[in-house]
Amino acid sequence: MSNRFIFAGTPDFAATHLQALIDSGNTPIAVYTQPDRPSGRGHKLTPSPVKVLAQKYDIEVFQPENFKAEQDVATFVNLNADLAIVVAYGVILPQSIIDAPRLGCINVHGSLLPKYRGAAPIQRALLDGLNETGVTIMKIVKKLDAGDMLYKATLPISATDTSGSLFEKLATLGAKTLVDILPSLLEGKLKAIPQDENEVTFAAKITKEEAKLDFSLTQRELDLKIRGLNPWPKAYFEHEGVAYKVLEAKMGQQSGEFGTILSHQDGLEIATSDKSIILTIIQAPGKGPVKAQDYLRSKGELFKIGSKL
RNA sequence: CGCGGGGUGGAGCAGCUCGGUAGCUCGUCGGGCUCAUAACCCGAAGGUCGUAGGUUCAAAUCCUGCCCCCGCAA
Repeated sequence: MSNRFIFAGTPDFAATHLQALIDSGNTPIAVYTQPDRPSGRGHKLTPSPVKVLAQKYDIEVFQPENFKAEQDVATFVNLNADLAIVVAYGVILPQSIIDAPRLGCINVHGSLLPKYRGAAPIQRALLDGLNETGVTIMKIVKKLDAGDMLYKATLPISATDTSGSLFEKLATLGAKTLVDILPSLLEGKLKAIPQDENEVTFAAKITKEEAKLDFSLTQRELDLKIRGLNPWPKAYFEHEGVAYKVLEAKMGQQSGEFGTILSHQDGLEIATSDKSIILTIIQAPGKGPVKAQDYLRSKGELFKIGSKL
């Protein structure tokens, strides 16, 4: 059995998969990742986590902007791979690329397809309050996330999970699953199950606009936002023109007119449309995350009990 | 050269504009009071003010280099 495969991916989620493949003795013949982008403070040109990892193992890296140029398609085809494993690559693959490897291209997607096709499946599952999510390994077809499914693995979502923790868990699960099924995949032994089009839902990408906390929501809805939008973009509320991010919160038992500051006891306790929510870790602009209790110790005057946010 | 905030006893902050021997709310330790409380009272320990230089009689406070952290924007 031949196992010449290409790996394509960009962020940490993808890098976790690449690392697992390498650790299991399956090193790709080449890695594709997005071009280095100006990023972070100072807009320094930054390589993707996948590129950094690939270079560490001396794997050849290709970074075309897309596959519109014939030359870039030809380069890919000439690698003469048996398979391409694509994880959070972020580049649309034309049919010519999909058909290039002998066994085609497969993808690891962060949801239980056909639910949550699209850009932000992991965060959306959490934001929607699901108890369970997972990863699906599927064949890539031209239509986004619509390919036949080869394997699924599920994972419970806990009451303390954030998008960050879920990403890590799913990356680990996806990577392990991928390594487990790789042999049968290369032998072409896995049966492909079509997605039920009637069950399809889409996971829209996360925007900064939805990160603003509206205390007229319920305690539960606010909690889901705080966890689901962490670590990016992070839920926040505004007070006297300053945006405070909320990194962690817990449920309170009090009630009152929504938006009212109820206490400083265990953090910043705010009334919602039902029970209160206690913001326990917050972050002011330019500052690091702090326990709300500690912050209120010196800045409590800004958040008088009884006033409204 | 994208814009900006910040590094002060264990924590969170003030002081820096108008240089002159470090302050607040807590925590910690010891003692006291109370049926009791995130209670209160008394006392104590703990800081080369990120770092290296410079200016000055004198620098946390002014100037310069460097390190580190963070917000916005992408």
